[in-house]
Amino acid sequence: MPRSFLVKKHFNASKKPNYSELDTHTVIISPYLYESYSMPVIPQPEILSSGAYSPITVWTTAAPFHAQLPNGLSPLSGYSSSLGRVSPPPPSDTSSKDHSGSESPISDEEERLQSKLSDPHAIEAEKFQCNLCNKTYSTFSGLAKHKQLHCDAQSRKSFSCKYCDKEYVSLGALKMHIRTHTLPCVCKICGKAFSRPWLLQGHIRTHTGEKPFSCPHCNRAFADRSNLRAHLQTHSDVKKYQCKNCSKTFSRMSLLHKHEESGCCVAH
DNA sequence: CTGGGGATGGGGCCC
DNA sequence: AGGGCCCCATCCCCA
Repeated sequence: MPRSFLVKKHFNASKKPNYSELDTHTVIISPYLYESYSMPVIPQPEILSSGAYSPITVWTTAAPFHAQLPNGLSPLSGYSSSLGRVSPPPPSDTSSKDHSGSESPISDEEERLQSKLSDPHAIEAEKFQCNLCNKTYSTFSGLAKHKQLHCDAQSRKSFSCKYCDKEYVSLGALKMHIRTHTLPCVCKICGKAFSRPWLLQGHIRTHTGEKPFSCPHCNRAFADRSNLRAHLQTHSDVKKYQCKNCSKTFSRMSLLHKHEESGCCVAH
């Protein structure tokens, strides 16, 4: 299961990038000097999408994945983070504002009823309006609860990648992602490019033969810590990944997946 | 076919 | 905020 919860993946991310199609924001790192190499160039702001630096960028345009908002929520067309009293509706905005409320497990009527029951001022006319969906509430607390449950959660900033459809919740995450497109770290030996310096370092070990990660159980050594970790599983009697059906264990998830795809699970 | 090694991608965490 | 490292995941290849 991917660890990421910040980004939706829309393509087979496993394939190696086509380096010839990528930008040339590169830093050549001498493989023999990488203990003192300079850092990769940070991509210029203009490579970011138009919304990337907007302080209040909401789920704006009709990118296909916007249709996948949780619980069928619609993209929002504007947002102000402040809670406020009734204000005139946004001028001539004909985009979707039809938040029927049917997406919520707690209906709006229930929210309002709860607000009225819990707030002594609830008997007043409804005068607190959500500036996102124009729903009105008789109490501030009712409005605040509504926004917390429904609107604010949808309207957090998003930072879009110019090169693909991915969106991120922070600019830093976006910048990191953009490096996977620009691949600023280039191996001086073979010209292969990587998104991060330490990826290049690992790659350089394939040229130098350096294997700093040794197995304590045998005399094998590895250039990559993850590969040592996978190797350590082979020394373990109880493998980490177990088939739910036949209880057979495997040292790697990929082996378990192969096992499952081979038909074990359907045979039971 | 299976198991394992090699290589790489990428988000999260920590400083 | 950004760099470096950690960890997980996955693909390819080979024995």
